[in-house]
Amino acid sequence: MAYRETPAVRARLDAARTRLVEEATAVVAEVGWAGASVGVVAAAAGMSAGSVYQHFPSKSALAVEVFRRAAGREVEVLGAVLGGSGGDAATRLARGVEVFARRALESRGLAHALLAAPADEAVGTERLEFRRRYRALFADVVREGTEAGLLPPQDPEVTAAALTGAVGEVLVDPLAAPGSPAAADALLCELTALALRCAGAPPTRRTEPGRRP
Amino acid sequence: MAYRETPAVRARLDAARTRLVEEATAVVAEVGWAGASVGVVAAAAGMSAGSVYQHFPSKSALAVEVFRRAAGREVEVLGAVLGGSGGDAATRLARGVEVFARRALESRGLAHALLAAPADEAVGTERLEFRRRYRALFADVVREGTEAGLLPPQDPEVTAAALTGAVGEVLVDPLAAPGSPAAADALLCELTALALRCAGAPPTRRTEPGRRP
DNA sequence: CAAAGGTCTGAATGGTGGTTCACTTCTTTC
DNA sequence: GAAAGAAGTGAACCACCATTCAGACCTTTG
Repeated sequence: MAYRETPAVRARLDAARTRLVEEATAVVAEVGWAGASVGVVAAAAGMSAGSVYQHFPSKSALAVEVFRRAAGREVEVLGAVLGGSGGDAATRLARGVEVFARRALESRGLAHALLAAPADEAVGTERLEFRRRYRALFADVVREGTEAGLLPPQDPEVTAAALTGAVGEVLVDPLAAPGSPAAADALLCELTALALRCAGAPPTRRTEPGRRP
Repeated sequence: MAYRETPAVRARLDAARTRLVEEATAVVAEVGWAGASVGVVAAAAGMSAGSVYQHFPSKSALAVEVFRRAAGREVEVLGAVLGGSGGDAATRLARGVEVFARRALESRGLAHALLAAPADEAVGTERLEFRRRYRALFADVVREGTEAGLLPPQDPEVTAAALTGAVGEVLVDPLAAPGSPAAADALLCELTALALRCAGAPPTRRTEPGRRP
């Protein structure tokens, strides 16, 4: 025996793998799944096409990891807002939609990749799961609201699906690209108001979503 | 000179072209855009792969025509319901959503192809336009409602986008496949109620969507 | 430093599927 | 029926990637 993996080597490999995933994410956000060939992604990460296969068994596996990382972060953030203790169900719902939308607006490319861009089958499956989780988060809050009598009776799953669909639709359409920060704020405002109406929350005046105290 | 196209020939050619488009639509509804290769589609239409190119300059062009035909029909139907004279804006809105959703439920494959299935770039562009038209139809009704004071102030475009997104999201997810006709009716009911809440219509009791007098 | 066992490369391989084209098979006209 | 043109065919062509692999290059150990 004359060679064993040393911590330094392990670290270098891990770093390379991480870099690969990160650069692949950037490429996907930029040009979509279709344009992210193994060659392009490898070049972006500063390695050869062949080397990709030392980190992942296939392009699909890499794509799935890229998706999971990015989507997982989003679910986590949304979960924290919706599940937190910042006000009643309706308030958290509004804040959740705002966060969802704001993050998507801030990186439209990634949002598009996660929500809508054509992708291969493996990523498509992953996407369904992702939407399901998003929906479950929204549905929980809606359910809480109806049980507390704050929201009218409704199927929480349908409402939750509508919320993700609505935000996705508004954001993904290139027409909806707000030119100015003010326009973005207005859009967020409309979206939160819409979300509250969707869930049937009574139309009271609420804090402006974009305001910072 | 010794040959000129005769009406009979023209008719045969047109019929072949129509058949090609129709069969291609069926194939796409069945297996999605990805699975609809030129060979498969040609076989379904009873012609050879080469013959497809006598009717269309490229596969993309055929795909676009398939999309336009199917989507155009949907837009037309929805437009008739929303723009018709059957009640106030809110009622027509609810009926429009119901029609949209019912038709999608009745041919899920096609709905999926039109709304969500991965497609090549040309079809993707067409899809954006299609959604835009859908949105414009809904937006008009919402605008009418707000101007009549029936609906609260809101950005009609955002509400309209939400409606298409919501219906799409609910319908396209395989989980939402209703097993029984009763479940489908319940889903439609939830959807119309949701749509009315989305637009901010006052929560009065309305006619059951599925009822026939 | 030499041996052993990695990592890394990039050209070759292979599968897929749109597109073309030389050829066959009609249709029409004279 | 023969010539003039289409229409129709399907095998061959080609572009495009994902994937592999033989060899080059590194790192570690004794």
